[in-house]
Amino acid sequence: MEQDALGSESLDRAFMALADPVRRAMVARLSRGDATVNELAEPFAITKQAVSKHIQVLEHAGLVTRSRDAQRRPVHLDAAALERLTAWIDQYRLIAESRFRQLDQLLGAGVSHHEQENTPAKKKEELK
Amino acid sequence: MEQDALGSESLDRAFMALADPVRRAMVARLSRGDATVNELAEPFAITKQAVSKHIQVLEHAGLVTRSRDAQRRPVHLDAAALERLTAWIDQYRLIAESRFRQLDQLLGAGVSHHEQENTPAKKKEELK
DNA sequence: TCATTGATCAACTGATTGGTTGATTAAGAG
DNA sequence: CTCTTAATCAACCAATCAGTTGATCAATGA
Repeated sequence: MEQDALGSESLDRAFMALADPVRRAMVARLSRGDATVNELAEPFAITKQAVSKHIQVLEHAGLVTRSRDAQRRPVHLDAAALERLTAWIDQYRLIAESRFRQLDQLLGAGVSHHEQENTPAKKKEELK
Repeated sequence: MEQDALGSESLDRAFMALADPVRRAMVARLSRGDATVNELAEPFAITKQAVSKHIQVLEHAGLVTRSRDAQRRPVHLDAAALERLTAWIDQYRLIAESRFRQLDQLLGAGVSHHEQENTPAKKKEELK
């Protein structure tokens, strides 16, 4: 049932990585081209060690990769990893939206209600 | 600075809310219909207080809403909030992908004049 | 060789989080 | 009224995290 082809921990790290404005700004910067730690550190008032940690978080989350070019370690954004995240979210968003449309048809047009509906049947599953 | 029309803190909370397997399972469950705290707690081996906190996290992140039905407080998934997240990710994913395609063409032409690219010798990476 | 630059490692601190137990509110049902 | 159910509040604890300073590594250039 779980089509988590990319493991729960991987999603943990990916979403956690994006749950920080500094790292999101880095993603935004990297979308325009590879950059080094120092270049990524410039806009922020934090030490380079902190920036290095942020990049390690992004790397461990699979969102960026790194290569070596002399002393420099350019950081590269992995667009495919971003796509995997949107795929996970859309999976459930589309289910919810289609369910909402079904309900809207059942209630008939013109009935403006607040969005609450009950599940037709309670499925009590036990998995621990 | 931030061109986030949604506010940085809102994105912080939304991504952070999804960076937890319990809360993601709740989102998956809620995509199939509204549910109460107790219903959401069933699959997990944690107390209902902990589940209540998880739901508060989702609610504070704007991913779910709640209403009142007698004693029950059904939780409702907000599909529009999920869409805002995918929109944020796609914004940068598409930039990165278009840049990747541009670079791919320039490699065929020979000379790169891209101002932001630091690694002219970059070549295609393997797709996963 | 030595100095410089880019980047990381190690240890520490303060703040935050996830979970618990126990008490409490709110709304019915008897 | 009391009793039960649903859910939250409050206090607390262990674990984790963001950021710092200081030392170290790796590659290059003098």
